[in-house]
Amino acid sequence: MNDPLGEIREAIISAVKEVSPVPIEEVPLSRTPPGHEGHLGTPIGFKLAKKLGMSPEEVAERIASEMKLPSGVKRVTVMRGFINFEVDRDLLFRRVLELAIREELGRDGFFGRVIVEHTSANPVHPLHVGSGRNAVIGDTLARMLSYMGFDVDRRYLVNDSGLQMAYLVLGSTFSPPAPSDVKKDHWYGIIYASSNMAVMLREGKNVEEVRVNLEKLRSKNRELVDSVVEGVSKMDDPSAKLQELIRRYQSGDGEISHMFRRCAEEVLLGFKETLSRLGVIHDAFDWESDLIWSGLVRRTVERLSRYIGEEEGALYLDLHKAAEDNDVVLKVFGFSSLEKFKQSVPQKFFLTRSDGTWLYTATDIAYSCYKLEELKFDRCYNVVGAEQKVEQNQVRSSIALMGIDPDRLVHFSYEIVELTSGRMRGRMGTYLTLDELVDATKRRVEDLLRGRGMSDSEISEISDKVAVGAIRYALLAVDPNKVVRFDWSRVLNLNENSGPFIQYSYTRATSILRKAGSMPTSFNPSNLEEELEEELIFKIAEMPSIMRSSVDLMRPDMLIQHANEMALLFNRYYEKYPVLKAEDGVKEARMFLVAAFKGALGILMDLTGIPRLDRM
RNA sequence: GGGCCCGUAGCUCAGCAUGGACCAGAGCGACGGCCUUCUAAGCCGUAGGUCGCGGGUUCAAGUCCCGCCGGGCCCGCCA
Repeated sequence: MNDPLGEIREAIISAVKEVSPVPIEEVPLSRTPPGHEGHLGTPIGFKLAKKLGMSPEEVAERIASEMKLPSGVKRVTVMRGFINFEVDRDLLFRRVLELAIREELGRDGFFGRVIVEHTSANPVHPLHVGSGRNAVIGDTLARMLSYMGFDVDRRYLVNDSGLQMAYLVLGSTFSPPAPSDVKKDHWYGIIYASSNMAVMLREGKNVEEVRVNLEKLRSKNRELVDSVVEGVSKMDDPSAKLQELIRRYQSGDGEISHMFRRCAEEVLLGFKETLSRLGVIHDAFDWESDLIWSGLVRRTVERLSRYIGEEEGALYLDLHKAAEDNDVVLKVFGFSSLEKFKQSVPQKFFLTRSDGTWLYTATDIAYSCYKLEELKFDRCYNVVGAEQKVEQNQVRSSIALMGIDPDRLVHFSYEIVELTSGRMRGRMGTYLTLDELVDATKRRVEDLLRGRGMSDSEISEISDKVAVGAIRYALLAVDPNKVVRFDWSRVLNLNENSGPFIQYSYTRATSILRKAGSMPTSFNPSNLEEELEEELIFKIAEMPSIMRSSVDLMRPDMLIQHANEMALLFNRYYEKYPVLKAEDGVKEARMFLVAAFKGALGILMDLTGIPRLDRM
């Protein structure tokens, strides 16, 4: 890996091997605080002191004396339990800057083939801000893996064979034809919510809430809402009709298939348009119905027949029974005792309904086999909401029972985005769409840009990029394990700690280099004497290890955090030290630093999908 | 009832993976400064914290362990 600090880590690891019987895998390596010797330090002595029965100082001394001096390091000193490294500025700085300028920092060779399955929203209503979080997290993960040397396929599972789609198809039979100028995902979203709420009303569920939300929905398109609600409420038994639709679709009924596919395809077209606005693309769309029609789902489930039971015609998988036979199930769920497992995990999950139609978990198991066995990918990341953790583990258990290593299927879990008005619900039509978010953000940026002497087309182009940067930043900046409470003022914040702040910093670097005309051919790192310069270089040098952690811990927000810190440092540097007006020698060195910063930040922007731009 | 996640300035969040250089950091908001000098979407400064509470482990705990409290999610023939 192109990691300028990698050699130091390696040196510590191999020195530890000489001293300690237990090897270590990871080394904490951080900047020494002001007033201490050296540039980088590791508290390794403290870590091993107890294990080795020595004092921290003694451990550190012994490791330090065993260590082969890594290139790029001038001196190794021991301070209590810390081992500190004084780097060879000339060598290390040059290495860091060159890697950054070439934009190779953290890049690596071929590791294997992986799938990132993300977004995969049911094609029944427009993508909302929550789906947006999924999309940008998945897309960022894919970008990171690809940069780090994996062959990545971005796939979308189209859930077109379930109850949600049936609601949409049912509703659409009562809908007037869609005007050609409306975006179909938005159109169908109204139908879907109307259809759902009409059924809820008939069944007397959540009546008050439904009335309120139905009224709100009417403000979008009264005629459409009313015709769907009226049509559904006049039916004898809408639930039976929904069941019938699913049954006929899954069995491949021609007329019904046409209806399902047409709705789903039109909605997906809208999805693709929305996603492409945010720079999100997929390599493949896999249809749940194709998995069913091809017989793959049936064949896959047959492989689990030992653990399958039946209840009123519905098939289920007995996980407790499976766990008794094979403790891989326990491992998947993270339990060590069978007893505790049985207490905490539901005994069974259903694969089919009583009428024989497949449920999502069954198709998902088949899809997992398809990805790992037929397409032969080494690993598959499923970017799926945290609330589906149990389902994901059911799937992982199932493939494990078929002899597939469950660790090849990774649940990349993320939490929901909540509006101030509460949780978004597609079936109630209470969501903020991604399109609305992009539009509003773009308008906000355009307002800011007017009166700066730019052409309309320039304003439009820049505001597109800034809006995307702002949105992707806002959705990525929070630990995926945390619920995001959506806040307009935060997304529309174009100041520090935002996408535009990163972009602004990038344009400043670009601007310096543009004004300079051409890059000097060489520079002398010893002309980079300022504390801020050193800080910035180390911040850049840390990028490869941040990238690794970000992938390993499934924390794309770490990239955002790092980009923000880099921009913060660069802006301070920019204000304090002139580049083009610096004296000879210093000027060239600073230009290299600026170019390196631009390259390094550019890498992080590419990875997080915050668009690069030269002017703003 | 069981399982998982979250709890750090008024607000939004980092820091917890790998305990150590942290007398706890950003941003927003508030207040006060800085545009004849590479883009002020910026920079500098001030104010603001019993790291939910209580135990424990440790030379050392925001970080690890246990218990509790508060919030969220899951425990569907939904996805």
